[in-house]
Amino acid sequence: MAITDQSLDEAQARKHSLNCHRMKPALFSVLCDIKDKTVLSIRGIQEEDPPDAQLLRLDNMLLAEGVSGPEKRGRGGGGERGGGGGGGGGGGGGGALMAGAAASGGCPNDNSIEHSDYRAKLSQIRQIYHSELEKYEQACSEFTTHVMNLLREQSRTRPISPKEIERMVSIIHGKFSTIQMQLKQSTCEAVMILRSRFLDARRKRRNFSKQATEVLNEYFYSHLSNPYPSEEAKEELAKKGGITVSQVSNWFGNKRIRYKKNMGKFQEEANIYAAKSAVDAAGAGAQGNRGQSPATPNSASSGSFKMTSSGDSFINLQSLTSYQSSPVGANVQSQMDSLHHVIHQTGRYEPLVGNPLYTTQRLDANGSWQDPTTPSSITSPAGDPGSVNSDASN
DNA sequence: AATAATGATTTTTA
DNA sequence: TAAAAATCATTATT
Repeated sequence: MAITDQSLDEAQARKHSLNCHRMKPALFSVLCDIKDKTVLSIRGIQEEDPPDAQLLRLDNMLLAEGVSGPEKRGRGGGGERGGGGGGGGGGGGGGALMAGAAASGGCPNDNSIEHSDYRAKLSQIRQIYHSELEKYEQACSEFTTHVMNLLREQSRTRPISPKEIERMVSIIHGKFSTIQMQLKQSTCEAVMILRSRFLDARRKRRNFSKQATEVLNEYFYSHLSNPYPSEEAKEELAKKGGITVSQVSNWFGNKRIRYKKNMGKFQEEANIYAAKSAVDAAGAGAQGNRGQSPATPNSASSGSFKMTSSGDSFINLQSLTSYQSSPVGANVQSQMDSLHHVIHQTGRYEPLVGNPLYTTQRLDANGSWQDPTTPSSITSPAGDPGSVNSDASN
């Protein structure tokens, strides 16, 4: 359409002449009446929007995730902000370096270092979200006032009821709110991705504290015959070690399988922790202790793992011998030596199913950790390490 | 840089 | 369904 200035002027002139017509008020009121009726009939056809369920969910999630809720320099909370100038985004990224706590008697900690990174990203998202939101709102109100002005202007030449204006406004708001919903949705997605990226423990794995491994190992080796802590026991361990119950479960799962897979590797550890334990209710059999060590390697050892073949036990011993060089205490070293010796004495390795020497386990024909009742006290040369504290992890 | 440890997850199994 | 076994992904160590 080619609208020239001239035609515009012409229209303006006509308008003016209409306005000045003496019949105008009367005609106008008639028009208004007609309009009212038609509007009434139009009404009710389209009522409120159904797609609110999802928006609610999105809102809830954003709130729960702390994106829309208050945090540090919180901006206005939920609800409409009045007009007003768009503000700048708040604060620069404060990569607050949480001092990494560690060690000393450490128990709980965690949740700080991992989170600092996470939070930085999250606040970045929040910032974008808010600035976009604000932009939309501003545009919305601008547009609304613009339209209202137009309508007001037109209301001089044609009847426009306040209802109609209201409706117009609500339509505009509706349009903008769908845009906002899209924004919210993509924000949600971003947050989800962020979560899976950073909070996924698998990615940001922290080794357990010394305390935790201590507690866990203690239990494991003092219940070697049946290293399956009950739910209660797990809770106890979790509490003591400052970790969760499922972490305890994971740990035991890993430990069992790895211990079984290569017992030799865990030998020294076994000795260390066996020396500390006490609780194994079982026998508490009074063996002749030669004074010295704080405790003898506890009798608990028996049970058996499911080895695929008896040959495996041989492998265990082999690996055992190769572990002499490990940096433990001299005591252990000497034990290793004696073991080594014995092995040589034995000449060729017999299937040691019945004679595991220093291994704490006996191998069952097909056994799993069977029941704790197996006596097996064939173990341990007397010498006990006082206590060595080389610890894996951390 | 290479490799061992290790916590967690996924798949298989009984 | 819990545990075993396999596997993944990160951290520690050499």
